[in-house]
Amino acid sequence: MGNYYSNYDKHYVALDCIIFGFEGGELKLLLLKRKFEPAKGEWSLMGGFLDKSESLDDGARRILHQLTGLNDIYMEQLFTYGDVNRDSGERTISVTYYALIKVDENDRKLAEAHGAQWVAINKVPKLIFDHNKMVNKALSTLRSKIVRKPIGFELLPEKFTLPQLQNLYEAINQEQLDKRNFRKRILEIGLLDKLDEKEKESSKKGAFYYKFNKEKYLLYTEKGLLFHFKVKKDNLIKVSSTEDLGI
Amino acid sequence: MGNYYSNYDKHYVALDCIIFGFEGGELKLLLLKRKFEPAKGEWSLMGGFLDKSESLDDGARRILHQLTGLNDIYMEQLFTYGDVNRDSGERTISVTYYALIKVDENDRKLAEAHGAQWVAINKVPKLIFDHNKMVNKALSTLRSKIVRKPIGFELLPEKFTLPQLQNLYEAINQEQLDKRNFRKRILEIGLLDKLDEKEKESSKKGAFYYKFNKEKYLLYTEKGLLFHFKVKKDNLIKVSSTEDLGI
DNA sequence: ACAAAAGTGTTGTGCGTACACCCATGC
DNA sequence: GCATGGGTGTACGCACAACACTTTTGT
Repeated sequence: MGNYYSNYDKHYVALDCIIFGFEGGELKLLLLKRKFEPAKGEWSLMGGFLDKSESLDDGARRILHQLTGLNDIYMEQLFTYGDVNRDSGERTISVTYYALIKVDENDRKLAEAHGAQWVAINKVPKLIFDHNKMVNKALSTLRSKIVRKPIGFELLPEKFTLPQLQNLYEAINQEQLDKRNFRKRILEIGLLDKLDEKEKESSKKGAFYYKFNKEKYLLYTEKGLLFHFKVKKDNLIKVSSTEDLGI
Repeated sequence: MGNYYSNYDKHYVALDCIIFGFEGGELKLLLLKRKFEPAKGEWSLMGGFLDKSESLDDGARRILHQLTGLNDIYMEQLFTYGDVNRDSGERTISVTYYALIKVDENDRKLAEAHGAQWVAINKVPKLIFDHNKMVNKALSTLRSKIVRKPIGFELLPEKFTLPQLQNLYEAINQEQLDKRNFRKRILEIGLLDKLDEKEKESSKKGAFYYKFNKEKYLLYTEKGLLFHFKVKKDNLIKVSSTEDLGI
């Protein structure tokens, strides 16, 4: 590596993470109060600056790890924001990632130790800079992605029940689903393994646990086979002008 | 704006454009030979460095204008590439955009004056750095987007015939379509206005010209109405492992 | 025994797909 | 008059959506 580009401007590059979790039947975001100037004390996404020696993906993983202590998180790059004045401190390019995590007591405590909180998606407060815009984009991307890739499982524990899974889909898409149709379609995909065990907290009868069969899924995708889950047909074809689906 | 972030690293930020055109029944890319070191003389996407005083979108537009002389181009951010060693010169983050342009003789000459060439999508040579990866992603994004948004028209002249439009869809998706089904579905969307004029170059009977009614489309999207065009059902649901659709 | 959530099948319909022939014109 | 590409309609099948009752068990 030489010294070729010294005529050009250099920029701060930030990484901001939109962290989704599912808890108490609600889709939530992990938010925190910013700890440094400018805008210290205001609500913000988890973020940080890209180091010289790390890739974008590595940087995003590092930042997520700082806050949650977790590794091996499902995470994808979302979009890059670069308006000149988007950051009131200095001109900064922000590369955003969204992450899906399984909310867990341990992580919860670690997050709280950092001053982070899980906030229900429809109670997200005013965030700094363009972070609300980022959240909206992440949400619409999540909605359009969840019907095409089996990523819902990233938000649930290893073992989950079908009513839980249905709640998740309902929370993400903000709509009620028919129980019979949901079960039929999600099971006929053939990627859920039924366990013998039942979850007995939320009902007397108890609901059977299921596991997502990741190996089978990877096998399928390698062969170019399909995953497809529709919530409602309309969701596939509606294009709203206010929000770009990013697809 | 103050001086808040001086502890952090700064980075070169490049903008690389994947420029699609449609000509002679083929989907093409505008490529050029790199004019500076490193990798001078090798095939490359059109790119440049982000200036201090411009947004990402503005930078991408500036770069595209340099090469084509065009303004008001359909253009969307694609993805941001940031591996540490992706650029053999110096560490550079690349924010990519794809653009759809109406190939035209004038522009063609301007592009050629810059040493740029239109290359058929399936004859794209080895490009520098990770540019081939960018092209692949742009192509799969284009494919998945064209069935959801009426962007095909950005690649055609104002006036076009239905056979031309069908050719375009076929070129993008690399498959044959049924003429009757294509016409039925594309017309029932209700966004094409038939003109009285005929195109007589490519057939003796001549094919009627149509125009895309952009005003009507914007009206529809404002109301949250729908656009949806399926090429083949399978294209909506196939998930290939090798390429991420980015949706 | 009753409340509360889990679990289970069928039917109608609308959409997507497959398919073949006539039309207009230039040569 | 014939070759070339443009233009048109229908029938079938499948996948999605709508819908109501039984089961289990803790209290």
